Amino acid sequence: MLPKAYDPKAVEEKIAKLWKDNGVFKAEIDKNKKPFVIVIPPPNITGVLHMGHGLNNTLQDTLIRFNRMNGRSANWVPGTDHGGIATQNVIEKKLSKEQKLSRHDLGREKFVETVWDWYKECGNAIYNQFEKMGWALDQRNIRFTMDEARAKAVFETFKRLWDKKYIYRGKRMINWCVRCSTALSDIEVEHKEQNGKLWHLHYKMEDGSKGIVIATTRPETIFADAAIAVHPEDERYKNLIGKKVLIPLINRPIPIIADEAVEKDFGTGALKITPAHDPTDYEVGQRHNLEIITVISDKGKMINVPEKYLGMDRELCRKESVKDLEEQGLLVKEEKYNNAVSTCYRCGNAIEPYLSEQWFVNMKELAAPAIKAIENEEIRFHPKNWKGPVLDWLKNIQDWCISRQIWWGHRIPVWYCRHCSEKGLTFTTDKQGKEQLVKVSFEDGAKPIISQEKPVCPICGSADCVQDPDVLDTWFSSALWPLSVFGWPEQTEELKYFYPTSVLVTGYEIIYLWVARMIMMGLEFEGKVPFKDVILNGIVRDKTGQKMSKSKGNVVDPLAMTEKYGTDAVRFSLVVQANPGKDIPYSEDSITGARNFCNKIYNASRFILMNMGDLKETLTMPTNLTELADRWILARYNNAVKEAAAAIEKYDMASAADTLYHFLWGDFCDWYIELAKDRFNGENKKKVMALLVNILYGTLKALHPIMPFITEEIAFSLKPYIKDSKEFLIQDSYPVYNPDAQDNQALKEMALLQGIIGQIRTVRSQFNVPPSLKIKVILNTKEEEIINKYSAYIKTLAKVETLEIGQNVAKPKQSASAVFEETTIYIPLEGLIDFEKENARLNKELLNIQNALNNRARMLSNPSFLNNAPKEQVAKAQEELKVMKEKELFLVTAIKDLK
RNA sequence: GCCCAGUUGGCGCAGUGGUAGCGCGUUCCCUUGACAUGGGAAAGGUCACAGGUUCAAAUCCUGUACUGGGCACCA
Repeated sequence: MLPKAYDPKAVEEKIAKLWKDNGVFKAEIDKNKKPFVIVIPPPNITGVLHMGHGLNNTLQDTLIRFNRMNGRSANWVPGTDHGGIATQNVIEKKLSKEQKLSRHDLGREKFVETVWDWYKECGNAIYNQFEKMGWALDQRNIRFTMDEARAKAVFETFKRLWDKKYIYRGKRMINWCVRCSTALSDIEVEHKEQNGKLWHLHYKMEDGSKGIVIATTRPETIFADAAIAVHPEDERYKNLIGKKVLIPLINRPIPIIADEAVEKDFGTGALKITPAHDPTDYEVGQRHNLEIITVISDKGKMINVPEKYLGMDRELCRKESVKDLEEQGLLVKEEKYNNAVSTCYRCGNAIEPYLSEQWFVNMKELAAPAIKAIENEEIRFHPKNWKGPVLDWLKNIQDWCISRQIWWGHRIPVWYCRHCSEKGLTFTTDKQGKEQLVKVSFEDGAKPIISQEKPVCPICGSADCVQDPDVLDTWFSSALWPLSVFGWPEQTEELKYFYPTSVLVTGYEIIYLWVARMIMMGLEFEGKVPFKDVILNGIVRDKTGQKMSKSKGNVVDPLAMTEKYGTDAVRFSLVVQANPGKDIPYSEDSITGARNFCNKIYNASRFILMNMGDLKETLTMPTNLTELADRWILARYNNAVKEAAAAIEKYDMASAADTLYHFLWGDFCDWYIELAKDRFNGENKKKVMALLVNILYGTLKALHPIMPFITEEIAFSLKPYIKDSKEFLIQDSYPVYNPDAQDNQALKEMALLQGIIGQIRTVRSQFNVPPSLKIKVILNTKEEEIINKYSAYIKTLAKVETLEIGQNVAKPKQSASAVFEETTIYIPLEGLIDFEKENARLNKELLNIQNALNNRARMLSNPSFLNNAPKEQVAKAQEELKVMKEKELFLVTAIKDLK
């Protein structure tokens, strides 16, 4: 005897192993089959997977399994991403915590080695999680964005873009994270609203007389001021243009200049220009040929400032300088001001605009074909409202800063001959005593040699070449993912068969960082879009809609949850809530319902198997059904699988999950199994069992893409009874809608019986009639024949002893009344009936029906409705009115008879 | 500032023109031959607000408010 509750643990482990040992997830190149391909959004190797991965990958798995079952060669390509800055930060923290070491203590080489060791550990943990989650990824074919084949793709891309002159190096104002000490691209910067302040500062005239008051949010940068700017048309300041004022605290004279960029209405209408520390000011500076003075270092410390502030952190210097300005009477006003501060998307610290030499990709021409492909709907977004923003972004695309001053990543494949580039190279010695190239300046004559391996200098023939110290933005290799996973640039068989992929499932937060760039690269290098559909799933949030984060302590851990409730429960709870494009508020509570559903599936199956008795043969789905319940459940089953399949085709996995949930729990368990119980021992046993077993098996197949473990496990037990089953469900076929099973008459008749049963149950519940007490029920109905034929259904499900059926049967004394459509119901309840309650219930029913009835009557007395509404609507209203009137009459009479 | 999405019973969400649904929660009854991780029943919503279109609006249009997101920022 099987245990009463489903225990996922043992089952999942066993089945995951079976899938793995049998290599069932491997996709074959099969020219007779249409491929269906998804490349996994490779998780960063920053730690174990979170619920967001759980959702994202489960949706992909559902699509993969579904398409495999529909005969496609479905290939889901697994892998991980080296994760650049994010991973480097994790390792730096780990080093500091465990060994009190910085990466500089280790030196570059050793540090990179440490990260590779980490990859082995963390990567394996992730790959184990793939397996635990039941994701149909071929574990024998894993890719990593830093492995050899991917490195080759990265080099090839860099080379081709360089040859096309899309890649260049230049001195630009870039976003600099002082914490991560690296440049960032524009989209790696997050703008956060902050309660800041706006300080009004007085800049005196050169002669010490009253000068000009400016407004700034960054008083610590006054030391780098190169000018004061006003609008050329501003009457207040016109006469000051060209004169000089003194920078407070240091009394360095700077000119007052006029520039169109100044808003007259903001602050005081006068603005300090700090070319080294603000992108707009930099532009103004360029226009007016202003001096660039840097006062904040790449570490965020003050430099080139008076002794007092030297080496001070920028934040502290802000406070100190405000204090000093106030003391000197130069702080005119301090007002509250909310502004958006640029922050690093990896560490959250404030970004410093920083002038430096970096590598860039000119994106304009790469974007053009992508724009076309999206406009032509060669690529479709789901939900489609992301199409606009992506197009906007592509149309206004900026050059992509691809160099990062970190150690972990694809090193820029550019080398310099030490002799030929001597002046442009700066070396230091690290703590290990190793010489390191730390800075390259093209301005000072560094000459690039593009090479994957250490080259020989093409100019002087020297072998003494050093590689550029920077690494590429992690998104550079990610952008190539749909190509590189298939071995591009080699024209492999895989690439030919599996590229372009079918769909991409990802979160909307990386739509520019990743999705847009893959589109551009795919079109540039293979001339084809990398995928046709982009499905954007939401973010898994906590119960209250907050983003999950470790620091908030509101993280729901998938490993703990699968351990506690089973993987299928976690998967189902995610999928059923995954309304396209919407965030999911998620908590442990939402898993229990799914766990209960697993248990329901298990118990229904257990019950059916328990009652198979002597039957040991395959039971084919019976045809020519006569029994109403059989015809009904088959029709319901067919509709459910049709709906589920249609939903998945539309990428609406949530709705598919919901449909199957209600079919299995509601129709199959609550109604069909309950009715079938009476026939377990009769002459039709074989037919009933055949239906039960086949419909259950079909439903399991339909659910398999969402809940693979429990369905597989139960399918194993059902297979002896199933004709032509496959070894694993993923190899079997998704249930196909059978139009012959559509049976509207059965649906209608069953609805009548269900309605009558519902009314009787309501009455029983109302008067607390115990289940053990079998009652007598009298039905007044025009549907005498059908009710007579299936009176057993009513007797069983409403616990009725005797059922009188007829037309114009009189109401017995001391009985409750109810009505369903055109059938009226009397239930004699001598001694149990409470006239007050019955009166209240009937009156409430009456009120409801009268409201509906008045509504119909109003419609039907409205000539516009009669003239304009479709005929079938009018007929429907008339029919409804008729039925409602009968019901009203019945209720009125029943209430009158009570008294 | 511009753009997009959302606003439906206590909570979380479905529902794109024809008398409002689901899950959780709540209340009552029930351990009846799978399942109390269960069964049965009930209560609970003028679908954010104001206009408009229509015979008919949660659903279409316009505007407002609030929430979330994207983009761009005026120091």
